[in-house]
Amino acid sequence: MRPKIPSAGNVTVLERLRDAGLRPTRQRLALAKLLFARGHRHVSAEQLFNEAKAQRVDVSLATVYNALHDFTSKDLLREISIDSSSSYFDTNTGDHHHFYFEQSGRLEDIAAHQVSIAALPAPPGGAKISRVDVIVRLKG
Amino acid sequence: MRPKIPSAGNVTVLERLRDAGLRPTRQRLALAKLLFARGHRHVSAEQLFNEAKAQRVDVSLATVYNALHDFTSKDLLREISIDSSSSYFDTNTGDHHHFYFEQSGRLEDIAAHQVSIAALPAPPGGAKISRVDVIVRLKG
DNA sequence: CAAGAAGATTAGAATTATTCTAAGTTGTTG
DNA sequence: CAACAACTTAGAATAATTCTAATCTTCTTG
Repeated sequence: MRPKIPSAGNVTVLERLRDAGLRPTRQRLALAKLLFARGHRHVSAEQLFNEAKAQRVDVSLATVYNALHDFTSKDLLREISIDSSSSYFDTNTGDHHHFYFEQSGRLEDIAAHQVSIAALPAPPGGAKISRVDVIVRLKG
Repeated sequence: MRPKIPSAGNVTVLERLRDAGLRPTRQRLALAKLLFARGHRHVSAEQLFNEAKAQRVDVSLATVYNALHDFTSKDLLREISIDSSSSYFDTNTGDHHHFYFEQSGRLEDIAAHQVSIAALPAPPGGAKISRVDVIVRLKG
């Protein structure tokens, strides 16, 4: 039995947007719900756009792109481009890595603690590391 | 003093193409020379196309794309897509990784022996690893 | 709560990287 | 050197993404 708070899902998502400094508009709320409703996901703009349509949420493709980028700049999402044909947005913004199934183009998370990078050279020119991505490409 | 073999560079490149099972056409030879003449490089199709033009090598952009893909499929090049806007071709096909300068979009090789990945989870579903890419993203 | 400004949304055009098409050219092999 | 497959090409086509400029919303603030 869940507590009977009306539209609890909405409230959470609304707070996430506000906390990030993004106006919780109708379309952002709807998209954020699709993205964050449950578990971590890897979605393309086109995919999210189609999901929205399927649920009769009326958003333009441009808005989907805008929202994805806005969310990314506020660290609610992380952008991944492995395959140059299109990019994916990952709802998991924590430290982690990826399996990439070359055949299907699917991505799967690898928890950070499952990978250990024992040595890395110092960045040239004293540059600072913004992050280290490990992509394990799979044939199957 | 180098030995006076006429167009030694050509001969090498020609052999590389033949060994790979690619017909050494005029345009492939020219492009291969630009690519492999000295040291390792990371080039985009557009870049290579411009270099060719600059040297009055008459190739169409389609041929540049064809050649890059043909070379890649024969392991003379390796394709890298980090930034979804365009992909790069790396003349270093050996085991190695990359620094990626987020500001400039530039790539720099990291020798394989400089990175040590101590642990990796088993690929799901018994898939085989085709390769592991480590990308160290740099802020500077 | 009304009004205005800042911020968001939108349809559709524009842009960019890349691939395709179909016709002409060239390298290789017998 | 003929024949054929492989290659090249200009330009059209496609796909993902961004831009434009007009219109709507949301958030102050009085």
